[in-house]
Amino acid sequence: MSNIREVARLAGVSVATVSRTLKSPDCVRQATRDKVNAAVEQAGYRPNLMAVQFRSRRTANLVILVPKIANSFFARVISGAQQAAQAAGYRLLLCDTQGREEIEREFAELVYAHQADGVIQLRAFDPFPTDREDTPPIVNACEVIKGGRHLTISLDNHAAAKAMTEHLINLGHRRIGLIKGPQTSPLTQDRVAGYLAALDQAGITVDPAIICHGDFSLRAGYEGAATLIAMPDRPTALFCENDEMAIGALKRIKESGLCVPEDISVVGFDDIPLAHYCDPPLTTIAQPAEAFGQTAVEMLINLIEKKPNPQRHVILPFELTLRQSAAARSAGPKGSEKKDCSMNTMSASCAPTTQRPKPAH
Amino acid sequence: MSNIREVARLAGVSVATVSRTLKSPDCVRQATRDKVNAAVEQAGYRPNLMAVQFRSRRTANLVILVPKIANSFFARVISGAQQAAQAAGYRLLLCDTQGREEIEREFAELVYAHQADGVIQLRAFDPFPTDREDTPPIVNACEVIKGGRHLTISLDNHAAAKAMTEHLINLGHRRIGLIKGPQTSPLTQDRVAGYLAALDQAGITVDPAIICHGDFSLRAGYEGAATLIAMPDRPTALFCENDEMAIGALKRIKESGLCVPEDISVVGFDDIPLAHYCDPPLTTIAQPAEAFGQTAVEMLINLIEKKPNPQRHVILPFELTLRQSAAARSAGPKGSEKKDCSMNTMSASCAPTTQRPKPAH
DNA sequence: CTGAAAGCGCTAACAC
DNA sequence: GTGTTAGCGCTTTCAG
Repeated sequence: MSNIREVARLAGVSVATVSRTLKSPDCVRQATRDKVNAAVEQAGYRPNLMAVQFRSRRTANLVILVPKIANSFFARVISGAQQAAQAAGYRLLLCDTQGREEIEREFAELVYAHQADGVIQLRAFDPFPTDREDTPPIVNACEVIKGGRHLTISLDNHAAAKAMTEHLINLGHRRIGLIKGPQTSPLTQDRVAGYLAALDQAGITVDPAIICHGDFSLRAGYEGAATLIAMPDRPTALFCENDEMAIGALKRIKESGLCVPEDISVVGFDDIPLAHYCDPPLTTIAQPAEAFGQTAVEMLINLIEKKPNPQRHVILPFELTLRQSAAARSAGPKGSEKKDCSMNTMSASCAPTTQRPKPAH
Repeated sequence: MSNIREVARLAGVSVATVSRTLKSPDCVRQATRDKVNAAVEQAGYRPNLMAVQFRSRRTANLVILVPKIANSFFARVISGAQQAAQAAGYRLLLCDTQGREEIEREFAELVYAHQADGVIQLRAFDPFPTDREDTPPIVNACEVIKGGRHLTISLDNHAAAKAMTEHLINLGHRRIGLIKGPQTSPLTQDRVAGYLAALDQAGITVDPAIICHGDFSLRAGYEGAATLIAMPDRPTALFCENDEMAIGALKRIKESGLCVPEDISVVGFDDIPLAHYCDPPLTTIAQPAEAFGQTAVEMLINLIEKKPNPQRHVILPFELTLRQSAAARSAGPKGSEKKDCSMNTMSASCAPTTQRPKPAH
């Protein structure tokens, strides 16, 4: 591999001139530049980035810690992050952490090892020692640490869950089941709180029996629904804290011979592409997934390059996206006599009805 | 940030000894090692990876080029790759290329720039100049270049599509629609060829009118199905070249009031997690997605470290996974009179029936 | 076993 | 504008 000295020799100039031609061409005379560029071409020269980075103490790498890349929401976040990084001349070091702290710490430490300039963490865990005052550049997006010290990009999960629950209440539901996300996640906690707040506001007594644990997996939704519909006094609506669980629940409910939304309404959270296409199409909360990634990258780069960030805590907007899986509580008896619900999807439209309940703040 | 000299001073040894203690401890006396380790601790020393890599001309980074990370199949591949990379002490530089060649080239060139040791390409495009004999370490997985010069990990897409088509033929179908993937993809071409081969073998004349273009998106399946079911002599079965399109097709078919599989069987390819959970559960071809990523990383590392690879072209096994979306062609008239199909899913089982049609070769 | 010393390829003062 | 030169932090001969 040719190096800068080789090019300098070929061009009949010094290595400094070659370096300058590449980094700050304005400081070099046109004629010299041409000579250098010709030599670069001739030698097939490519700057050794390891050397450049080593010397200039800047890697242009960003570590991104994602709990589970196979999750379609996170896949969209990463896609947005990658686009923004590329646009700004940065690269993404991806780590699928499975939510394991030791792996998160290990990758975050690449910053200490001068292998990356900053970290994006998509989970509510601080991978840096909390006893030290200053940390390397880090941005916390999606699931954010409560009262954390880092920049954050998040959704108002409380407001979103409250809006969704209110929507169900407005449809006449009073017995609304909930399938939660992982217990320890602040995101889950906020959504639960929003759900409770809406019930409370409507004067509905909370029944802990219809609140199930889940983990955002299809299976958890399936199993949560199994429990709920087996109850003698089963809920007339079911709020799943993400779309995967809602889809799992749909399957279980249909297997039992009940109809959605006639017998039971089901709603989700995230608006994954499939929410459109499942049967019936899912009423859910749309999140700007790509914008999480994009904003996180932009804020992190500002941090790294010591440019100001307009706000330390960005809240992205959500949209209550109304489709066919939630409907007004049926007036009739809610017994389980079989009826023909096969035409549920006849009215399905490809264009979702959306409404934005509140602006971002 | 402390450096090796600082540690050497603290330990009262030379920098060489510190370096050796870290890299090849066997060459250092125990007592000296202890001194050094204590000094490392005391100084909070972390080797500057930029310097290490610069000096030793090895980055432990692998570039992975993925056409679309939001695709759940690729997300699983990456997940497998990440695990394998981590286990081997390598890191993954992720690039979502959107299938754009200039971006693929740009990232692949990070190898020339000593920013990565090798490349994994998940698309049938050679990002390196083809006129040069030797290329940097690269492995081509999932969608592989025909007669390419690189190591490959692939599925026998021809055999898989043939097996699936034969399955439909065995169920009594003779008019089998096809929704293809992107025209230019070899993967699509192989699957089409497998489909044609099965029809030919069964003595069924191919009707080009029931072969639709698609692009692996939900929407393409939806639209392809719309075209096919509008035909006066519509197919009794529909083979979609991936699961997303099959799910899109399911939606359109159900909207039209037809039942799956009673009126029309629908099958997919990939076995994404949702294939289990859609309605009806999808008969499909299971691919070992994580194994693609894992194998690609392992072979690439062998290439980089100049260890032998047992085979240059690895073929991973597929499984025909039978669920409820495909059934024997109904004997009755295939008119479109409405009937109750709402109980389709009653018989759905969570445990798929799988069969392996042939061993990997 | 350990130390001295020569760079890896590049950038950035500092001279000219 | 351009050249000279001193390192960045580390590994790795080569001596001892």
